[in-house]
Amino acid sequence: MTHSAPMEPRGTLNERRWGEVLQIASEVFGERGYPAASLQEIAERLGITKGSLYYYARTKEDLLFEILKRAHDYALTLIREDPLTQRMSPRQRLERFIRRWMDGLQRQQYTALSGGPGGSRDSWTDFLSDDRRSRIIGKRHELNRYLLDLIRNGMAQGEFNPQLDAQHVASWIFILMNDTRLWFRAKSMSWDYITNWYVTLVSRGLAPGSLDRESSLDPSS
Amino acid sequence: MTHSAPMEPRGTLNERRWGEVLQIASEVFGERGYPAASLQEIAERLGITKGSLYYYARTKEDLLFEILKRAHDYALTLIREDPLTQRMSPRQRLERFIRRWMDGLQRQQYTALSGGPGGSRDSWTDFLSDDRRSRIIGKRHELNRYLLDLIRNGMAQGEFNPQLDAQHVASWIFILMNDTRLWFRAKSMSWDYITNWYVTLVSRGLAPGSLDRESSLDPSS
Amino acid sequence: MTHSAPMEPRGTLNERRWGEVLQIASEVFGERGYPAASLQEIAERLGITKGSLYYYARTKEDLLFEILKRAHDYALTLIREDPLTQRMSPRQRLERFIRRWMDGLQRQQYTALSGGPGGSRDSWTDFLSDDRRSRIIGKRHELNRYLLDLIRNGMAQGEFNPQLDAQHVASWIFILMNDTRLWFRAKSMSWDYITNWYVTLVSRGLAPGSLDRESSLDPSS
Amino acid sequence: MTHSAPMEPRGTLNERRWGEVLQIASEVFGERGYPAASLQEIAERLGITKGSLYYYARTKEDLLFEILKRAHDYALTLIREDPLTQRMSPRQRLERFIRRWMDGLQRQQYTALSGGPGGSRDSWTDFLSDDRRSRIIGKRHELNRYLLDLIRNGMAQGEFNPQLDAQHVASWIFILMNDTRLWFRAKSMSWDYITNWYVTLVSRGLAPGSLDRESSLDPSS
DNA sequence: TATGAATGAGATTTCATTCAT
DNA sequence: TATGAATGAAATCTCATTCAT
Repeated sequence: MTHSAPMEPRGTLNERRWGEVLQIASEVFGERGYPAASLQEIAERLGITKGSLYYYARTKEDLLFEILKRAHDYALTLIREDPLTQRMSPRQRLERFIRRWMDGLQRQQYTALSGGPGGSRDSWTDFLSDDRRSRIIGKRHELNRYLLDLIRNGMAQGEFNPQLDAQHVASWIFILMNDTRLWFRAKSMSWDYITNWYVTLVSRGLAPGSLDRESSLDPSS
Repeated sequence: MTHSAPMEPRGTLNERRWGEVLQIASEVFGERGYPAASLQEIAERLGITKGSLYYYARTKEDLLFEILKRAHDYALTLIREDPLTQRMSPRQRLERFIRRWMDGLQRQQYTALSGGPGGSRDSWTDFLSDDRRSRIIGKRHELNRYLLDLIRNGMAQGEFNPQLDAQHVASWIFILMNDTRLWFRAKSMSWDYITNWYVTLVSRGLAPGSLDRESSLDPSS
Repeated sequence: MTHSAPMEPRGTLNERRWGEVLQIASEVFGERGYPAASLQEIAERLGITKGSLYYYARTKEDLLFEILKRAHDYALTLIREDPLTQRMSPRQRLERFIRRWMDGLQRQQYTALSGGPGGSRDSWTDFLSDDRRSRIIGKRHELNRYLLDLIRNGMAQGEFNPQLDAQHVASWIFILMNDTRLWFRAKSMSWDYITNWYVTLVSRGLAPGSLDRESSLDPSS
Repeated sequence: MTHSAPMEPRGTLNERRWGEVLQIASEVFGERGYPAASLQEIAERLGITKGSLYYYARTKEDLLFEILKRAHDYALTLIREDPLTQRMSPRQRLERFIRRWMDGLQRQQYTALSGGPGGSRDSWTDFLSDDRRSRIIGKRHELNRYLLDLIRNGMAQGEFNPQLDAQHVASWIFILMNDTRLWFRAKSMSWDYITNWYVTLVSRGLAPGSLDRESSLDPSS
């Protein structure tokens, strides 16, 4: 059809209800994965009918996009450093970033969907249109850039092991943190404990010193 | 008897072709996720029609189950230690396990589906019937048990930091390794390099010594 | 979604059945108009279920496009002149064209949908995607071009009234002929009779001589 | 009585606003066709919400019916002849009718919907209830009757070719005129020019004299 | 072994319509 | 007069599955 551009559904004007819709949708997406999540189930949990969802979002993809947009915009607020932090060493800034990110993960609303780069399987952006996907990917690049620069700085200043591949390390750190929600259950240990463990792990993992080599397994050694 | 009990897919008679089918299916499952993977696409890649696929597998779930079974059975071969290794210290056995597992990951056929516990999201077993799921989960427990025991031994013997939660560490190590396929591209670095980096990371991460605490951020320190 | 291009449904390989499907679809489109035509009704008339239509065409638009493509390709065969006709005067060629086109209209399969330019309301191409629409419009331009050139030639050679707007006349002639199917019922008069009447009408309408002017109504004249 | 009989839309109380609503509705119907026209779009163009539209019209069909009624009532004013015209010959009365109708077409408000018989496809009355449809069809018959009588008179008096089918000619003349809006663009030619061309065309087309026959194509002639 | 032709259940979309406020 | 929030029916689309050949 040649015809004119339709506007946003009116439901998005009521910010509170719109937020509830996105909240529920993100939960269902998180539990079932995007393709297996049904609008039927989202509608049921909201206490409305399938057709009524149309008042809020024209398509299933609209829901996903809006959730991802919000999650990423929120994530972008986590890479901003206060003036004090800006003056610290890369090692300290990295530690602070890990703590900010973990704290953000815990607080954020659309907690079910990963808000950062690295994306464990079922990478949500696969289900967006080209246009929308690149808008989200753009935000991811920005997040990645922050961590990448931090690590490179640390290497240049001798705080981090320069033998490592900076991009690889950055991806690993994001995955390490974001995957937490996939297995974390508050019973056996606290979020703070995990955060401390990550800080230690990253700190030790990036410390200068040569990598273990295959030869270390050599019985002759 | 004339009434037909559910029988094995007939395709299993031709082991070679059956293997090809599972290979292709695992690729499509890996690329799209289980719900979004269509039998149409699997058939197309095999060069046959949708209907023909039913000669090999009676349901879509059959394909998934068979792939998971094979992947886990293969994984179980990776936790067997040769006599030499059995006599080594936990630290050395852990290093050897990481190398065996990473080597296995690279070699295994159904490379797209995680063959171990830890299950980053889209946990494949979600899509199996209860019966089949518990058969796979059983194998997972066995894999997990191996690593868990190894880590506990190391802690008891003072090689690993006893402050850590052994189960958590075990899960983390599996996730660390299995997620590799999600981002690994052979261009920028070799599989061996990654393996060495994991060995180092795990080795340093588990080494005795207290965790970094929030107070380390205290500017007064 | 990023994913791969799906192929044509298999049903299109059976040319005979595929033709029947298009035939029925064109009838329903013709009777109801495109938006009001339901796949349900098309399927019913074919004696299959709604879902089965997918075996032949992936979308409703696919049906429309294929029908329009065929109707236009057929129409393009009608503007080809045999060697004898090519040597005739524009006036004679125009008469022959009208007879060929009217004959074609009567014979063509997807008779319900206009196969030429001019398009009375509910212009079918409105319902196609941009890409497909321009492919059909391209064929329309070719048809239009033929008649336009014919008329201009006739004007240049003094056979037709040069005061007329050639494009307007061409559109009018196409509409005149294509609209026939909208009201023609074989009872009261024959297709041949209509054809003769059109030939006469066009012939007299294009003949040189000044147009009637408002002043002709002036009682003083 | 407490049970509510179907009543006129309340909006009819404010005649001005009601007219605007019908105006916009007729535009949207004209652009999209009745089934594809959405109340959403009509409401948007009116600057109100979908729900508000129901203050004016209780159903979508109400809008269509009211528009058709007005368009036909207006058309009926165009077949009234002033005393001077009544005394003219059929040929002159026909010319005057064409000029009145074309003038009316240009002036009328609900310009998008054909206000006369002959109905090029997507015949609007198809979408009305039986009752309403016959009310509109009644008006159409009256319009048709006027032109039919005029033509028959002319034939009886030897001004028009008696070989022609009067009803067919009447339909053709209505279609000729009403279709104008489907392709008319003010750029390349004026409405007056078109009108003159129609007068000429009809005048020549109806003039006595035998129709062209197939034999005229005979090369031997 | 394989295919062609179909089914039917469920998913997403669309939209005229309702109604309390 | 108008709106916001819904509904429900019907339409399109998707796809695992069946089965005669």
